[in-house]
Amino acid sequence: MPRVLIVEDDPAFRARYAAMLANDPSFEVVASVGTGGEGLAMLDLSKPDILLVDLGLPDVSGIEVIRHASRTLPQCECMVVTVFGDEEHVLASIEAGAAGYLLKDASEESFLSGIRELMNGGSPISPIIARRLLRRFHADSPGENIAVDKATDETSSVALSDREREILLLASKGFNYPEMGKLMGISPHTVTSHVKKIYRKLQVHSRGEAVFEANRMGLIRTL
Amino acid sequence: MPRVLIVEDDPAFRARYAAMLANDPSFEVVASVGTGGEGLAMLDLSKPDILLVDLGLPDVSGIEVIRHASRTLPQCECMVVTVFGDEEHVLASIEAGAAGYLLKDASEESFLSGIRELMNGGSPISPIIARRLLRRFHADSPGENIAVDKATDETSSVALSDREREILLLASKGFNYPEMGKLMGISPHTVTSHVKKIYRKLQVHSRGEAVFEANRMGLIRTL
DNA sequence: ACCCGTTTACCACGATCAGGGGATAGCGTG
DNA sequence: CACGCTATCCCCTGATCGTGGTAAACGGGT
Repeated sequence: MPRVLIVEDDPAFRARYAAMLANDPSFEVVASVGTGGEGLAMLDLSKPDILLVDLGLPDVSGIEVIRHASRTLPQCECMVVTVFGDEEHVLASIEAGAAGYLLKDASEESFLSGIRELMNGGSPISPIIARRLLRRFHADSPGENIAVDKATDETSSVALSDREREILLLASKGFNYPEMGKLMGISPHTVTSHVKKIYRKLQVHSRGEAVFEANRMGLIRTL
Repeated sequence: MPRVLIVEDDPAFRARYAAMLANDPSFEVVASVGTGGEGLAMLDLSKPDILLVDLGLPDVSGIEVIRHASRTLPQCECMVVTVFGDEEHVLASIEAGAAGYLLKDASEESFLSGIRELMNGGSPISPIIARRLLRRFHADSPGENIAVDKATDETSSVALSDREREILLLASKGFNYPEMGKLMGISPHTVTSHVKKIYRKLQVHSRGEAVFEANRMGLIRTL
């Protein structure tokens, strides 16, 4: 019977995980703690088969807990359950030895089936996370042909229309929808339409992120 | 609305995929062919949004079909559905531009939800495949440091405190208050306090504007 | 002539933000 | 020691955003 250690600082989530696993007779929760320090201690004490760990712990980072687990308990499978889907967290977790990576919005079924997959030698990964990993793969492997590489890069990453760039610039100056609409002589609703498409193209979900990415990609001139 | 092209040589599987998708009103199967050659032709003709492709085709390899799709149709998402789970096939598919990789033993639900994930910018990957990818990651990067290193920038014209810069950087990556708080080990309320002070110092009133100004002033490094 | 991307426009919902309070604590400097 | 500054925490409210729909008109390119 797989013995599970839960490390999660949010009491609500911790209780939820514990309840889910306790409900399933095929798992045994050996401990359920709220800090990284406790997690490290319990790893040594209880030597679990599965580590469920949150990344945003108050003291020691979840990454450290994973690292300790994968070093001292080779048979232990580590699953990250977190709200952070950014590349840094994902890569750091993988490097530390995480075998699974689920976002906290995952359904209860996918959560439980994920743990089973983990025991069966699989790596359950939330699709949105997997996408980042694949992107990283592309970045790492130089690619076979250099000529086409640039062409595809231009068409896929930098494909903002004139209107979209215009709006992005206004957004970067703090205007809200009604203001932008007035400045451009169009309806505020139209502005939101453009913004939605910008977000999709840049693969972001907020203004700050969009401005940041646009800057990084040279789409905005910081006069 | 998403238009799907199916390339699969096994008539039984081809029919099954087509039936599943036809059953779901949110997809449209534009074509369903049994050879790589036909697949390449249909890519050009129908310009699908989703390509479902098997790897073991009789003539042209599925990899080639993926490569053609990702080069000529940047908006098209390619999903591999195959029995091959070996590293060679997986890596070749990813390199060619595949965004999803499901094994043929996947359930009907995971199949359909996979396609939806694909449309939402995710990458559905069978856990056992994901495990191979993660192993590959470890092989590629033996020891890499991707920590959020502290900025020791003295070139700032505006006197933002360390904590404030830290928060500004997180804001530029699209994190919200609870996430930032968790990342920094402080309460979300505290984050808002900092943000308020940042806005005052930069004389701005929104995230987009703050990120823009911070960029202009060199307070954020776009690594 | 037809298709497709762009631009335009609108609705509605829940999530999130901006900004206004106020409060406690540590830290240096004068 | 008092002062200023930073950091921390909490409350509130209305405004704004993010995101899912739907749908029209325009223009360039096939």
